[in-house]
Amino acid sequence: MAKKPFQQTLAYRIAIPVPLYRLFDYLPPESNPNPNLKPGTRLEVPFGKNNKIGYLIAVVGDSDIDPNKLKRVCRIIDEHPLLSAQDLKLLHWVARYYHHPIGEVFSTAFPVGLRQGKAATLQGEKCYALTALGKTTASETLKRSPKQKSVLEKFQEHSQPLSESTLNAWNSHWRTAVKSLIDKQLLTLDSSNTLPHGLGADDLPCNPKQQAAINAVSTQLGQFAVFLLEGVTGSGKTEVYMQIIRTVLAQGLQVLVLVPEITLTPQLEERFRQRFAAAITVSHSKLTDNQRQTAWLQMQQGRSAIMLGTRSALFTPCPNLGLIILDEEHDSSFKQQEGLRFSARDVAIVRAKQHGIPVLLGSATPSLESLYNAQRGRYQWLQLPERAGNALAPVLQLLDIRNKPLQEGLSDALLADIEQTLAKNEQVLLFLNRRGFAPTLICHSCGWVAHCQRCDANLVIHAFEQLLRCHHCGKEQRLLHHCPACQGGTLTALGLGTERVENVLNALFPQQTIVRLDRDSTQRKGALQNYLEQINQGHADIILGTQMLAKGHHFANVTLVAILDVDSGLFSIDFRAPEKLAQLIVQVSGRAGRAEKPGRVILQTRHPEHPLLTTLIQDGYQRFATLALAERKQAGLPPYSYQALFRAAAVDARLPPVFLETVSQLARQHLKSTLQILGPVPAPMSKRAGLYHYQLLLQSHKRQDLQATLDALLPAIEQHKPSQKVRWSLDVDPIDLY
DNA sequence: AGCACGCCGACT
DNA sequence: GTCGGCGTGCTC
Repeated sequence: MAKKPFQQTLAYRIAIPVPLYRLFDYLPPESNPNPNLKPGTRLEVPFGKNNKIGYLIAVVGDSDIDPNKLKRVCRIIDEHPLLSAQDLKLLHWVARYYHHPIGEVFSTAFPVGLRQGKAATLQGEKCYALTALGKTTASETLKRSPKQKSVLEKFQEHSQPLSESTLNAWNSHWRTAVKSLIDKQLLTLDSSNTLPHGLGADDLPCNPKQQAAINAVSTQLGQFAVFLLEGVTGSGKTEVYMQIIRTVLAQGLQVLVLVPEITLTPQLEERFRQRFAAAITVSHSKLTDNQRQTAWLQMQQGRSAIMLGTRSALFTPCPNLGLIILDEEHDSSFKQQEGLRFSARDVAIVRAKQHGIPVLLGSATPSLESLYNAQRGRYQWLQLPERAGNALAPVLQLLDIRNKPLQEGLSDALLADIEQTLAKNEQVLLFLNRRGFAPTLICHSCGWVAHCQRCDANLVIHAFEQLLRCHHCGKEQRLLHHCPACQGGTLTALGLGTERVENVLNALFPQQTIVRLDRDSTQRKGALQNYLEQINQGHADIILGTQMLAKGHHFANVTLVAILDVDSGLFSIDFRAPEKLAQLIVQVSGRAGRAEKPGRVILQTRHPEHPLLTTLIQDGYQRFATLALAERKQAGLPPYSYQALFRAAAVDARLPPVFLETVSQLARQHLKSTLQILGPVPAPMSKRAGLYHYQLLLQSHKRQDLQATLDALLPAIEQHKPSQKVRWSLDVDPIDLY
């Protein structure tokens, strides 16, 4: 069947961003048929009816395609390839491992503008530097112009050229002052293209454990190694990162620092900027496409030494990469959940291996996968068991609420604790992982329940907005007051949401300020930031919120934390639910007692003897993790096995199981003995936004067997015609089976 | 993914 | 008699 190659046709083999598992050959442009064009160069090509931006994979001498059918490249966009050989190698690995179309993999590695073919030129961000005169001039001589004085002091503190973005982050009104200082010949426009080392503020003192961690990584720079830095909240992980980064920068190398979206706050950014001045570039979803492209290019051109960014920053080309740091490595936001479903943590490790550099994973509550690797000695395990300074660890306590009266989920014992804490002028943080007023609207007479038409879910009551809202598809309707089923019935709100708890708190503590932090209250731009400032300035007594409170935000005066309903996490069908709950409890606990004041953490539960809770509270996260790993081993679940999940969805409920049954049969044809096929089964909450979701799980304790099956399976699925009727996707190493 | 081509129902 | 529904097929 193999076609004879056509002779002697110089062709460019190009990856096009379409969901197809193949490459496309083109003739070089007539004007410039460069046979030495380098892979990683962007090209514009005619594709079907339109033009598309593609990525050169190889120049070949013999195409499998009839030369008469070959179209010609319209233009070569880049003079030099934007990706290095190492970058290309990583993207090829990603495409192969995640079984994702290569053109789409390339596409996700580039910022939006470059995907669309925009020129890869850096709109030269201006840098300013002190002149010799500026270095020696005492800022006091400018005391009559305080703006200029503070700008001069800023430069003298950093003793480094400062970029526009650094100055913007510091103070939005710097331009006129800088202009005046240039006129006075104290500052000058800095055009040096050297990699800024950005040595700003001094290192902070470290305890011996921190120092040991710093030394362990610093002595292994220049070789591949994975470090798991397990440090309780407040143990000073960030300081460890920064001192290692300083060493890497001193060698003239670059550093990638990846954090979950929610952790990349202006405070963290400012902390890095103070320490590393001009050297740092930031990239996250709140920036504009242009800002992200600038950040990408600054790193790619070696003009910046540190990239502080979220998941997608992982693919930023770095000509001199020396270290990758991934903070809060257990965080599920490192897994992309649509399109190319990659794990930034796992790909970071592959990238580090390919570069021959270390990668540092940090967490207070490492994932079971990483702990397993640390226990097996594949990762070097660094521990910071002590809180920095003299901060005391919080005390965790289970509060049995069986048969106890509750006021909107608050027990009398908890209310008494809240009162005592408020009386001492300390803050209280309450955690409830459900937004809205109540999750169910039920008819008291006939039992009718408000249900989403498009999903297998109840509508959530949002009393303040007078809405019923589906938290799965976003559909909204006006809040009903009369039962539509039996007409006369009284409608009752069942269950608890943050809004409802806020109401009762306002009634019980009318003199206190209550701040509610959830997706609804923080939608407005900058709202979260304002609330956080309000809290930290002490203008809040009780803070009530969802998941979003668990990470990153430090509340120094909070001494009492309560999780109102810990039980909802105890009985889930998801085998990772216990791990997630334990991580959540520990992370939430980290919000308490950060200063000298000891913190208390109360978990309201109807299952005070549940082994997950008792183990976690009496013996800590590590002991919990050891037991949880033993259970995973017993059940043959990850990390003791490898999984790949096919998902399929369609408006017609009959189609997805039929499609997945075909996938299952195709998989059976390539069956390795270790491979298990589970399903197809309806996904949890099968109907979502009007689509019926099903899934098929492939599992094996040998990664190669799973990969070999997928290798054979995907081309077969692509050939299979009816598969085009369903939306399907493949998730290698899924983290939730949802 | 787009975007054509291609045959069967309600309309200027 | 046409406009347009989305089924099917292709993209070098």
